[in-house]
Amino acid sequence: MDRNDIFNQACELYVGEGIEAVSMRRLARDLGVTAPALYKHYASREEILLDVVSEAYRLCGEQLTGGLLGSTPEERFRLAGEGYLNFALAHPKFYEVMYAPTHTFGVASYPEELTARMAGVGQSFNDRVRECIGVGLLQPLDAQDVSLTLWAHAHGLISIYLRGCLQMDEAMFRQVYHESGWRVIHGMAIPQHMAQVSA
Amino acid sequence: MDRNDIFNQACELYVGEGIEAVSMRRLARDLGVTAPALYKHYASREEILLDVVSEAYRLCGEQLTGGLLGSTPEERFRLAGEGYLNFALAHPKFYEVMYAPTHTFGVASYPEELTARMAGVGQSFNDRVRECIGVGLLQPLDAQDVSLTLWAHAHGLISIYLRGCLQMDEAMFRQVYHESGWRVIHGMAIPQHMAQVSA
DNA sequence: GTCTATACCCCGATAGAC
DNA sequence: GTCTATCGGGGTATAGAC
Repeated sequence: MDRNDIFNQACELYVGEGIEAVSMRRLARDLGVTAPALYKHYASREEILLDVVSEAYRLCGEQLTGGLLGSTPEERFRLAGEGYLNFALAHPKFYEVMYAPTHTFGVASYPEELTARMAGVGQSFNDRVRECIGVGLLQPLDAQDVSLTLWAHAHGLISIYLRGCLQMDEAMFRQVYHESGWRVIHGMAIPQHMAQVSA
Repeated sequence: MDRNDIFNQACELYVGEGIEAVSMRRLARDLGVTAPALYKHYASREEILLDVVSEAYRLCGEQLTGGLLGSTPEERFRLAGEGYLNFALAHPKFYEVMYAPTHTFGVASYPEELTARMAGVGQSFNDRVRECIGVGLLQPLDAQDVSLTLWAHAHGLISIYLRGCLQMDEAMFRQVYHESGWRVIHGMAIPQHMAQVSA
């Protein structure tokens, strides 16, 4: 039994039964050892939990990196949005933990390594948007602003769905995600009207 | 000491120290009684927690209802978006609990009363959108679709901010919320381009 | 309606033997 | 590197006296 066995069991336990199920005693039992043995590989429960969160960011980044295979800015843009959705639907518990408040893991703030991973995910969207602005597909706005707007919409819609607020199956939600994304990108106002809304 | 005293203390405790601090022993200690006394007013801890969640929806609905005071569809629309933001910033912990997964409270599904309150909040946005479509401020799309898109964006942006991902103070965030809302409503694509994105 | 006492669960973490 | 034993804490909930 080594550090990796503990890590794998912790991920499995978290995905299956939630974060509160990831306890030293429970982990040890499932691994066929006793709790004190775990402390030879991890200094504390907190250290294990942070490894699980880190894994969530790694998986998410992996999906987004796959989107780089697109051959045009537009296709890479589409693949990034699609990859984010795929990650959330394939790993809802990992998606959830990415946005969990720090106190969930008994720490006051995230270590630098996790903050960096989070920033990397944001940067990925950022680059896709910048490309699309560059080739004239999107308006010449600040790429970071546009990226934030798109991220907010995607994250909001996904978390509303995962929370169970929408009465639909996964296939239906995929369609809703695309249609709603279209509305965000192309606007819902009638041009020349509603000039001062939200201004 | 009556049921209302327990409820008030539970809300205070939740807002100040989080849901895990709301235990029967802790509540009793803060109220100057012993734990078993609480069971004369509440059957279980779970029943107390659900009352706290219910309060969150009530407060949110209260803010949105205040937006009805606007004199035009556009103003009521703006006030609804503003009220939602005000609620989230004034009561971040109550905002958080509205979207918490059910297992947080030790229940498998929300009771009907809470589902209804949630639906009421959604209906409020829905009505504001329908009005704006009616007077030609928004495109003649399905009001529920448009409402969901706006809700997703607002919720996503707020939860990203409350999660601490954005390095800015509250005043700055209010501006970002408005600007991002503008982009969602008016679109970010260059008309006639990006026809097939997200389609 | 509140108390004491209690049954019975959970947890993180450490000391020291092997 | 794993064990047993243990410290010291948390929790829900009930029984029965007052």
